[in-house]
Amino acid sequence: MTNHKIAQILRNVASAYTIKNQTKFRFQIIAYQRAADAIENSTAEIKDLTKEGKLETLPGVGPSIKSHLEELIKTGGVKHFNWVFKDIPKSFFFLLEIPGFGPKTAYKLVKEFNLKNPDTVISDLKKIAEQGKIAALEGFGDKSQAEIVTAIKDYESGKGKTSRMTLPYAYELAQKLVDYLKKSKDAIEVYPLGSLRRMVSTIGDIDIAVSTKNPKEIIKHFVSYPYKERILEQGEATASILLSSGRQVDLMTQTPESFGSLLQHFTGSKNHNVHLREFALKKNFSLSEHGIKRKAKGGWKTEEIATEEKFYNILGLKWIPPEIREDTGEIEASHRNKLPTLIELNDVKGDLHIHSNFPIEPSHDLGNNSMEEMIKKAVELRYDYIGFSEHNPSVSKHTDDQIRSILERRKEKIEQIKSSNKNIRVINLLEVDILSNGNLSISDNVLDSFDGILVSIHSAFNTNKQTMTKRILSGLSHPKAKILAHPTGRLLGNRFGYELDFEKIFDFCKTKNKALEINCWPTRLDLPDIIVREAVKNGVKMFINTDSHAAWQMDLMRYGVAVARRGWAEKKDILNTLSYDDLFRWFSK
DNA sequence: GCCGTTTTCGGCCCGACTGTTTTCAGTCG
Repeated sequence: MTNHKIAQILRNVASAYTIKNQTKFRFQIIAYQRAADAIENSTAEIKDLTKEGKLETLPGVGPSIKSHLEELIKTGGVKHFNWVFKDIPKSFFFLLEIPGFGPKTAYKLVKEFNLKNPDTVISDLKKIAEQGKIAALEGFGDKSQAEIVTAIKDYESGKGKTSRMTLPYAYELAQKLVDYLKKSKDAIEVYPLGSLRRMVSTIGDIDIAVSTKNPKEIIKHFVSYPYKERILEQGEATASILLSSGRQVDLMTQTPESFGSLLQHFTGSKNHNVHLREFALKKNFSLSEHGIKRKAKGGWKTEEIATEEKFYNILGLKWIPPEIREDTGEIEASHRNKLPTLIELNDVKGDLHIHSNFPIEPSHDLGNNSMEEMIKKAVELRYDYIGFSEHNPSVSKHTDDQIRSILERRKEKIEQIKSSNKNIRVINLLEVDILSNGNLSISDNVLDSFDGILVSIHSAFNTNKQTMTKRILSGLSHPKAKILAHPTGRLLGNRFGYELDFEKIFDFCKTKNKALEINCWPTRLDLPDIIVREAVKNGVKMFINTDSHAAWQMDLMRYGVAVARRGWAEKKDILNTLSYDDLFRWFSK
């Protein structure tokens, strides 16, 4: 059962409570919604957290929801939920999937028109709306009836259900909108915020904030964006549009004097903001995107906040980096002045997962650029060192002697490159497959000439946790094996990673001087941020590598750094922040 | 149902927008 599915079930519980008795269950409704948010946003699978007994680490999951989740994972159902869902037609929950339908609207329509069939409820309702039968109901009218038809049509055509974007894609999309908005003379500052600013590994929709003294003009300009499909909302200070691609873009405006409050509000996460506002309330402050209200004699007094730093400082907090605003302890850490000094892109001194086009005749893909071209790019990035780590030569197509001969030629090439490039150090590495039996795909004796090797899984993913963990530890135990590349094997939007016993892997890395990779490839971003955080807590060292197959891809480093930051990693946790000499010493250990 | 500068009891974020309404309910983020 996926996190998305589990979150949906919890939201259904909240919706069912709303129908049963909104007043009586008011706080249960909030609690279930909050837990659903946390589960939807969690990069760890609930299934795994349940097995590991770590469900309580999710904000909003307490003893009661925890035991319900355990029951759900174990048996596929929950007795208590069945009681909450009793007497509510299944079709009700199907209607909730349509944007704009909340529990009140959905239930009223299901009851009024006796829509009991979950398979046809949506098309049935569309017909009823098209026949003009809804406008007559109390609380509805012509406009809401037309909106129902539009929403269902959007839903049926798959709009809004498009899968989440990779970070670079979302960045490009946001940049186009930022450039467009900046064309308005009334735009003072324009920033993409929301999950994009927090650098979440996948992005749902685009949020943009504009600082302006003339919000009306900005809104007018925004809703005239040439690539919009239609306007979803348009008010005095905010607006939303749907792009032809099915992506939603939300815009918020604020005056320059209060822009700090908007930056804070619109960056989120939602759970971070809720927690921050509860924290503030106890200090007699009330927070919003407009500023900070202070309890004073004769009511509340609002103060405008121009910068985000000031916003946090007034609450007695240090500014919190956007990447860790997920309500996982950052507010408490800030309050105790115990925030981590997160690693920065500038701390990175080299990239050790680089595939050049050297004709190594590999089992997997070869790079597109020469070693010289990759080095040129590394120099541009002001790196101190670069590590070449092509895949090992294909084993099925070569004899041992042929492999040895290819690798010798490659070593000569690297030696030649070393002597002609004095301004950057070159490290001789190789990416080697770990076979399903735990052996490395090429034999021991040819590995001696390398400074180190990266090991990784590229086949036989479908195996259980114990077997895969054993397989990986077996591969990593080779004395030259120093880095486990893209450790979970996940491909975002495509396949889940294989399950691993990370406690064992962490132990092994620490005692045997091995490291885990944070792979920057946009659909990998592997290790996932939540596991990075566990690694940091356990004192396990990591590399951030781009896995570049072309020179331009070395720019993807910032996405891996973002993953590290989201995992609360500091410079000391990441080995490719070391000087060349220190790094080489680590490789020799 | 969750959770903690003080609180293991007694609180629980805040506001924009829309549509159907003469003052508000529902939804969303």
